Amino acid sequence: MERNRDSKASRWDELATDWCPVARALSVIGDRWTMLIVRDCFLGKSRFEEFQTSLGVTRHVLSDRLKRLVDQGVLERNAYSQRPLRYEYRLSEKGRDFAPALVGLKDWGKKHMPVRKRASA
Amino acid sequence: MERNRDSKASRWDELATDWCPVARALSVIGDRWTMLIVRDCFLGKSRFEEFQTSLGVTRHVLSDRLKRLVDQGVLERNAYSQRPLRYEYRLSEKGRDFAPALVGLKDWGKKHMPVRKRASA
DNA sequence: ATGCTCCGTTCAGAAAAGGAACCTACGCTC
DNA sequence: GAGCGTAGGTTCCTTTTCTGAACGGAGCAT
Repeated sequence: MERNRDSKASRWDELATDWCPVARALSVIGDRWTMLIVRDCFLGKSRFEEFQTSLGVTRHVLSDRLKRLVDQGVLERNAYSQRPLRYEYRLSEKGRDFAPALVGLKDWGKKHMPVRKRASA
Repeated sequence: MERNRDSKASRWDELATDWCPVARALSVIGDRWTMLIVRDCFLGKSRFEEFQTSLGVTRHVLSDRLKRLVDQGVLERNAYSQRPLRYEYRLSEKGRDFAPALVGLKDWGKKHMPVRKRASA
């Protein structure tokens, strides 16, 4: 399979050249799952099955997002086993630099999204 | 019209009760357009047409996202005109508190997503 | 009364996500 | 050496969401 992710230029790719750095950031990680994958990486997860179990995302989407993240240089894919040839996904420099943004989200979530089921009526 | 946005419990709503504050934050603003709407609010935009023009999002989705943001208390909807009865959307306290996260994204985008068309081969 | 603006809603078609099964390659056991 | 388990995907089909464009309605301006 060659990469089909730059042939289909969706709305995301338009964001990549937006004047606004927030929009450009979102063009890479502004997806429903992508930011959670990155979060999992910060929590030490690195393997396909780990992400899949942790997030409950479909394997199809996970596969796509991981490819995209590697493509964008946020994650690095390294073989951790040669014989069965298995890969792990680790944060790159670029990925690790995402920490402050993630902390910002975490703080906001902590403060404004307490864990409750939405005040019933 | 009653609100149909809490009758359809999608994956987003599952995130709302996640143990992780990042996930909970994303359940509100982790959408393709929502964060950009909030950004526009920080930039002083407040009206439907302004968002629509600025983002190029479909009116349908914009309408939905604004409702959701108001519903979640991130934006406040106030009538700025009684006679034609028009509303504007302004950041609430909760919304303004989102600034640090947005700055985090902005910094990351600025540093890691320079404006270029992806180094041609 | 006709057109203009603002703020939406509705509808059909396209794109993306979900769910489950399947595949490959290895290693382990019997 | 057949069958089982595991890791990392891919394929297929259904359901959900998004897009694009048109329509509506309520006021104003002419």
